[in-house]
Formats: sequence, structure tokens, C-alpha cells
Amino acid sequence: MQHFINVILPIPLEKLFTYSISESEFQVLEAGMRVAVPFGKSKIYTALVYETHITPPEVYEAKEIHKILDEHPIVNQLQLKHWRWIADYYMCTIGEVFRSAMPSAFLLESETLILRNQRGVVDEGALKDDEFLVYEALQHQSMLRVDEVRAIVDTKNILPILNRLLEKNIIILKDEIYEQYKPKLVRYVKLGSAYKSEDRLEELLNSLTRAPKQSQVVLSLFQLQATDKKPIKVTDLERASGSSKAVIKTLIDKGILEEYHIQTDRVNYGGTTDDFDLKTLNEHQQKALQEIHESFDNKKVTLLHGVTSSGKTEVYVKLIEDCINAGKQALYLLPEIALTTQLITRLQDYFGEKVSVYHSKYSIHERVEVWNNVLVKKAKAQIVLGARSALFLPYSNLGLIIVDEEHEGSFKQFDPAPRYHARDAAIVLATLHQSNIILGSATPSIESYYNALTGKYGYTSIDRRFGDVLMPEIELVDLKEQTRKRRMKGHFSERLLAEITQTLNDGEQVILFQNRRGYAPILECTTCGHSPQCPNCDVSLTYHQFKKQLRCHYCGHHIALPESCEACGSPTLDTKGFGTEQVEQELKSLFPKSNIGRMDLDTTRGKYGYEKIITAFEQQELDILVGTQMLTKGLDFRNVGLVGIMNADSLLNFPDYRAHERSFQLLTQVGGRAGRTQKRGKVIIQSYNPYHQILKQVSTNDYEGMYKEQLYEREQFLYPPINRIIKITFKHKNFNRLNDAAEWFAKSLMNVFKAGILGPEYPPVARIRNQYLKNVIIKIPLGQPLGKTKNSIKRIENSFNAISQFRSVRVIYNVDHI
DNA sequence: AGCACGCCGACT
DNA sequence: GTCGGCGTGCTC
Repeated sequence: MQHFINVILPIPLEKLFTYSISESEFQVLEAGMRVAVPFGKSKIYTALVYETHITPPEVYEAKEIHKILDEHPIVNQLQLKHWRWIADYYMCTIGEVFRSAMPSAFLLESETLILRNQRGVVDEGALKDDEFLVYEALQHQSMLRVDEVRAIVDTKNILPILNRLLEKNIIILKDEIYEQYKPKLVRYVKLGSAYKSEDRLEELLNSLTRAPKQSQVVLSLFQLQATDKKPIKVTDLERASGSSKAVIKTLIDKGILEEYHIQTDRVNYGGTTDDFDLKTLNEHQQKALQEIHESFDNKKVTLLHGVTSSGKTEVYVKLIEDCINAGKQALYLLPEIALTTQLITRLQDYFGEKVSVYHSKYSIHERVEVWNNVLVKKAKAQIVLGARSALFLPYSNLGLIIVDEEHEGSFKQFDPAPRYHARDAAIVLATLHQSNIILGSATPSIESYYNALTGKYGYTSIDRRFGDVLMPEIELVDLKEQTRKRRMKGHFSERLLAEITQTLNDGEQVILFQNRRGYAPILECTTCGHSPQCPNCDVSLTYHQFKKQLRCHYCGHHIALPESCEACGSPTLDTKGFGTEQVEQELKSLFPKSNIGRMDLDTTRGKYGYEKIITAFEQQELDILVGTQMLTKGLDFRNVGLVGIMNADSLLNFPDYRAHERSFQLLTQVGGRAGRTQKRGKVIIQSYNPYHQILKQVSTNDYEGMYKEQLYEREQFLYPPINRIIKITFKHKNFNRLNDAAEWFAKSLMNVFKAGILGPEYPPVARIRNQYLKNVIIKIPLGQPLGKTKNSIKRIENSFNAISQFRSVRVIYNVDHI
């Protein structure tokens, strides 16, 4: 009998692929195990077994698999179901979900290597120039990768060259897949087995009298062994003997010492364990906890609406405790930017080494380890704290999911597919596991609050700050008036300056928020009005003073700062608008005695990027911190007396239906950083439009009012939560073709759906990396069956792809686009 | 998505 | 003449 497997490949193709396997492989293979399979002419991919069966494919001959990569499944059935749901709901392929769900180290691809053919006889004179270059390179390096060859000969298509070299027997090709994950090994040493007996030992020491360093090492080894029976690390021996790696190596080479390796975990928690000093909950938290339990009993998703600094974390901790006591796994999801050491240590203080952390700044190795720990249900991975990708770990018995900062837009993945919303995917995951799930926020999203009010979610709130600290006092400053009266110093109003001075004098810290990085978004010639544009994108280049550069924030293109206008040649260049860099600079001249820090994408690169800045601010080495929305989340600073919003208008004037909701959330969250101890904090919001409804609602803490008004608008314009939306983006480098394609697609949608089709429209940035963009938005009434709607859309896409000029236009679906 | 194949323009 | 562009079709 023949045996087969259907596998998921990590590529955007809808179908599963069938490979043939042997009888014995059939005995071993199970769904959820990885196999390496040949695909296409020469590639080898990592695929995941979806099912095994004995039905031969009818219209083609199945290829054989290359290799089995796992002994046991590393993905379970619940995950496969979850992936299927994500692929269906977010209109992508299961292969794309597979690709983004696994740590990249699990997905090896083959790479073609070019090696010297040792048996060939080379007639150097018969080689062409480029062939000779490759030949020469192989004299120095035993093998080359394809893109290295490309760099050497400096042409795109190197295949003809390689083929000629192959024919002349100069090179051979080899396809290699390599395991990217390497367990971390620690080197240990012990005395060589030849020297175990007493007399041999004495002999040894005598022989080393002329090598004092070496004998010192041997003596240190004895001392270490005497004090501690544990294995001795090479690094420890090095330190104890005060000698070098080289000396130890010599001893190893001589056979006097033997080295060996023990595998260790990268993800270890170094702190003390079982150090449970959970603050007792206050009455408000207690009440919330009670209500959450009741809501959980009704099997409901529960929304916890607690004002900033109300102590939601303590409530979560209680819930986690219950969950792990019941022997189940707990998942705590946070937006990437809120995953700070502050929170991690706090949780580790409660739960010790039961907490694992999983997010993008972790190395691929660390991620594999967390994956494996969750898979085998290790105690140290019973609680996972992570960003949205932590949703994909191989849980087998989740008892609790917490989605904190539930309103955060960054829970929605934007660029590669699957464009999923982690909050919503978490709800589905909770259903699959029959697990409890709680959404928490100080400013719930309109959707979630709507779901709570309509009874779909359970709801509970905490409207007092922990320790009864007062909500900050919020003051609006009219920039129009201040400018007219010439009361501005740079971008600071008199009021803001006075408050900053006052706060600093009181020995408290200041946070200033400006939601734009760089120095100024636009450089403009005051003579002719020209401003430098990105050659690849339809945006002005942002001026970064620190590097004296103009940069594009979309494609990364950058040029040196021009000294005169490129259009008219006059040196009258001026900046328009302002970013964090400029705020920082102005502050430095206004408050020369204060220490000023800046926190934005440019200053927080690298694994410990933000850690440094946050710690410096925490320890009050910095008096003022300027930053973008990064500083709105999850930071808990004790001593902040004042939060200043440099310009609220840039938020409010954002061109989409969520701008107001987002502004309210952002401003409330930043404001919440002020006054977390007994003294009441202060927030100053500068705006050209201080009578804006949203600003008023922020300043009076009127979430209800904001919700009602926004809901009314969404009802009027048929936006979520009243309707669902799917955004379709069309992308192509040819402007006219893109327009025709988008127009055709929109018309077809119109024919099918009759109403609710918006566009095609150009997005605010209509060209990125030389690709033109156009959007169509489909509004789907809640009653309309989603599956059928998506099928109709897919059918239209099929006809679309049948038109040859449209085929090359990328179609990107974004379901529930934020 | 990649990648090969095949057909056309513009240059060593 | 070839190189390299791009459109087209296929991948078990």
C-alpha cells in the first residue's frame, strides 16, 4: 500500500501539498511534525504535516519527502484549528499563518552552495572574465552562496555563468539546509581520566613545575572540586586560576584536562523564587475580581475597564494564581511597546520562574526554547507573557488569557499576512481551549465597550486609582491665542514653560509627548516653496538634525542635508512642523541645567534600547523625557509631576474614522503617567483647537461621552462596530494599470454588493517604494454572513486574475482594518 | 511567494 | 549577435 501526507508549506498558496512516504515513515509521522520536502525545481522547504493518508493523488505523481525533522509533533491539533480560523477569517492562506506562527528557526529553507570541483582540470585561459572571478573566489573560500556570487560578478542573473562553470567541471552545486537552532552549550572541564590515581597526579604536578601557569590551573581545579562537588565551568576555572583560555586549552590538548559540554537553557530567571508578597486588593479591585469570576462562570469574554493606575495588574495576578493552581497555562498578552522590564520583573516577583517571556526582541534561539518549554508543559513556561505572536505557542491547556491594553491598535498585525487582530484571535483561541479570557484597558476600544454594553461580553470597572490617588488635573492651552499674543518660546507656551519650571523646582519629573520623531517632518525653501521629496515614495523627507540627514520614514531612503534649495538654489531653507528631536533641542536651551532624554524609534534601537532610557528616567538621572507614543504604555514612574502634550492637533487631524477614538486613548494614557503617588499630577495639552470635543472629553475624563459620540458617528457612516470593514489594497508600480485594476475590482464589487463600497481612493501616501497604492473599503452589515461575503470577494479576485493586465497587481486583504 | 521559461528591446 | 527586461505558468 502507498502512503501519503498532506503538508502545509510556508507560502501564500491556498492548497495543501501531497507527498509520498514509505511504510516506516507512515508509522512515525503524525500531524504537527515537520518534514523537509523538495518543492519546485530545486528548493527544499520546511513543511508541516497536516494529515497522513493512503489515497494517491489522481492527476500527478507525488514526490517523496526529503527528511523527517521532528520526533514528536511540535504543533498540536488545537493550533491547527486556530490557524485554519485565522486563515479563513483574515483571508490569507494557512501557509502564511504557519510561516508567521513558528519561530523562524523552525522554518529552514535550502540554499544552493557553490563548491570547487576538485576533480576538474582547469584551463584558466579558457575562462571568461566573470567565470574567472568566481573561480578565483573559490581559491580563497571553500564555498560560496548564491548572493555572494552575485556580488562578485555584479550581475543579477548568475545562472548562465554557473551553468558554464558546471559544464567545464570547475564547480559543483550542493543544496544545503541547516538547522538554525543550536542548543546553548556550556563548557565544563575535569581532570583527564589518565590522571585519576594519586601517584599519576603527583607525577603530573612534578612535570608541570616548569609551567607555573599550567600548574596553577590544575591546583585551582582541585580547590574548586574540593569546595563544590558540582561540575566546573571553564569560565569559572579561568576566573579562579587567574589564567587565560589559552593555558586551559593547552592543558586540554595535552590530555591533562578533559572538556565536555552540558546543554543549558537560555531562558532562565535569575531572581529569587516563591517570594509572594502580593499586595492585598483594595475594595474596588476585590469587587472587580468578584464580578470577573461571575462573568467567567457564564463563559463570557470579560472586559475590565479600569482607569490608569487603578491596579489592574494586581487583579490579573490573582486570576493567574487561580489559573496555575488549577494546573493550567496562562497567557498574558500585551502590545509590544508595553512589554517592559518593569512589568516582567513585577510578574517574576510574584511567580518566580514560572514566567516565560516571548516577543520580537528575543533571539530566535530564545524563542525556540520558550516554544519547546510550552510544548512539553514545563513548569517554567506555565505563564507566558508576550506580544501578539505569543498567541501561537503550542499551548495544550490554557486556563486564562489576559489581553491587556486591549484598545491598542498594534495588536492588529499590519504587514505581512496574516493580518490578524491578536485580541480577536485570542478570543477564538480561548474558545478552543474553553479557557477564560479577560480584556483590560483604561480606555476600551469602541468595539469592546459596545460588545460589553450589548451583553456579548461581561463587564466590570474600577474607577478609582490605587491608593485613591487623584486623577491628574488637565489643562488645555490655546496655541492660536498664545501665538497671536507672541507668548510662544519655540513650541512651548508660557503656561507649559511655567509648569515645567515649577515641576522641576518641586524636584519632580516631566514627560513631554510629541507624536512625531525626527527634527522636522518637512524642509521647505522659503524662496520657492520647494521641499525635498523621497524619490521612491510620495512623501516629503523628514529632517533629522542629529545625523544632518533627510530621511524617508517609509523606505529608509536618506540623503545628506542640502545646503541650498535643489530647485532654485537659494540657501533659504526652513523647517515646517516639528518632531521629538526639535523639542529636545529647544528644551536644552530653555533648561540648560536639566538632564533631558528622548525616547523614540531612533533612540531605542537594539535589544536593550528602551531599558536604558527607562531606567535612567526611573532613577531620576533624567529630569525631562521627550518621546513619541512609546512612552504611553505600561510605564510606571513614581515621580512624574507633569505631562505635556506638545501638539494635540496632529493626532486629531489624522484622516481616518478612528482618529478621535485614538486621540482620546492616547491622551488619556499619556496623561495617566502623571501623579502616580499621593500628589495630584498635572497634564497640559497644547492645541490650536482647544475647544475640540475630544480634548474636552479627555480633560473631564468623559469616556462615556466620547463613546456615545463616536458610536453615533460610526452609526451614521456605517463603520465598526455597526458594520464590519474589509480594506482591499491594490499595489503596482505602474500608475495607470493600478488605477484600471482598482476601478475594475471596485465596479465588480458594486455589482455584487450594490452598496457599501468605498473608493478606490489613494491613501495619504499614495506611493511607497515605487509602488502605487489604492484602497477600496467594503462595509459589511453585521447581519450579512461573512463567509459568503468573503467567497464573493474571492470569486471576483479569480475573475480579476483572469485578466492578463491585472494579474501582476497585488491584492491585499485587510479584514477589520484598523 | 519563488522560480524557470520564453519572448522582446538595447547594448558590450 | 547576447544580456537582461518582464509576462506567464507552475509548484505535490
